[in-house]
Amino acid sequence: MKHSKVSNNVIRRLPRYLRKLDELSESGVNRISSFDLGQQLGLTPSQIRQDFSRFGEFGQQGYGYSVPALREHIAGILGMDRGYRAVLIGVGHIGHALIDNFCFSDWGVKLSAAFDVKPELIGSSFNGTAVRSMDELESYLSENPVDIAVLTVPKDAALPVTERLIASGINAIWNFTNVELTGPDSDVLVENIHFSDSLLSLSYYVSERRDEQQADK
Amino acid sequence: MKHSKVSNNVIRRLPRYLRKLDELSESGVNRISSFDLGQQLGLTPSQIRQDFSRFGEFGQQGYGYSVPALREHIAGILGMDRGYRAVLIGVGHIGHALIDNFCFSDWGVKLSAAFDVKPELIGSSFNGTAVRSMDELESYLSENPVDIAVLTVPKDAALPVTERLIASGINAIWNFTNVELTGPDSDVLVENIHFSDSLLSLSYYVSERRDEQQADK
DNA sequence: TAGATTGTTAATCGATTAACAATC
DNA sequence: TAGATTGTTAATCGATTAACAATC
Repeated sequence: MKHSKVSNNVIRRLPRYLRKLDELSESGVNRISSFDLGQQLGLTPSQIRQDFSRFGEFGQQGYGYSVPALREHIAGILGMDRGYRAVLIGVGHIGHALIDNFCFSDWGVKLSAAFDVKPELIGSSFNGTAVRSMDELESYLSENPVDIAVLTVPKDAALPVTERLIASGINAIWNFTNVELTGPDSDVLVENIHFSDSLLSLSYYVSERRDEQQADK
Repeated sequence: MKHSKVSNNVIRRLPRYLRKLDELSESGVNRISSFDLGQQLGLTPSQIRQDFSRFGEFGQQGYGYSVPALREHIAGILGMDRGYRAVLIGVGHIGHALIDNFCFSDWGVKLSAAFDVKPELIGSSFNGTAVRSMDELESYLSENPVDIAVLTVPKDAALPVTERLIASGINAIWNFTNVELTGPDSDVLVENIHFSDSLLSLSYYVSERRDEQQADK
């Protein structure tokens, strides 16, 4: 399968398609046209057909797309069937919330261990995931296959921990610290969850709307 | 101030500029050129100048931009000085983590109340924010100015609670439930934090890289 | 078969980049 | 002043939309 680099915009839409298809499945819909799917997601039918055709021919003329089949295609494109393994670093509030509430396995990822520095946490287990000492990080990573590191440490620890992860051969980080990890020398993949960026965007749009309403008067 | 709709791409970059400028301030840098800023953010100088000039003339030829002045301009554009007020609905793991750890005030937002259904939580207070009963939601919203609702309820509660919020006149929701709120009739502003979408994008890029490495052999 | 809907090519639109005169 | 760097216009590039022949 050789396709010249798919654009980031397309990649960001794929998980939305997946969620919508799961939702459709649950409601017992098992066939959908690009027109209807577009309606439900606020996208044009053209765009949807372009997006899918980037990866293959998943539809059928005159019929549309099979919901379950399309779902599996997209799951495969996203790597959900590759059995990726993750570890989580930093069992604070957000780390704890992820371990307890975020269903990694729903998205094809196995959370195999968590790490923290706090002695009172080490040895305990949450939702089936054991917390180990940060001292064991390197040895654990050398002995177990880990594809993704979930970074939920405090701001100050973000860069030093990242160094250690990279040194241990990790090449994908799911970053919840509000620190810019992107840019450094290494070619590690970084995916950021920046709460503040998200809130500020919302704040902008609220302001824009207020200004419009003000202007209308 | 009349500017024909600024594109979403630009808006999404503004919070990144803000963070970088704060970081520069802390390191004692108080002047920067579009060239250097571009280097640090992985953007072209052109793009940076285009982005800023969308909102005014913040720089000075031959000199560059004053870090603190530019920071204040961007903060203003994002509405950080408007004193927006927020309430949080659903004090589960993620809601609790936000109350305790996310510094709303750093981004110009005041978290004025939290709501939950659990009797054992009602009346308690976290990090200065009191938890009220969901029964009080409507009366609270009618008596207090609230601009943003932070939605951290379980999946099942997402839609019914959203209905109630909209009925009470809320027109901005910061959505942490993995439910698609966008699209319905109402013109409420929705900003999503979709953990799963983010993880799946990362999973895609990991897969892409593996495939490339495979192909190289 | 006739109607519907795909996959894909061509046209449009918008965003990014390059270039440069203005000017601090 | 001379050098540096902006703000902005023009050129390029890429992404979205439209159109339509292919076909189920």
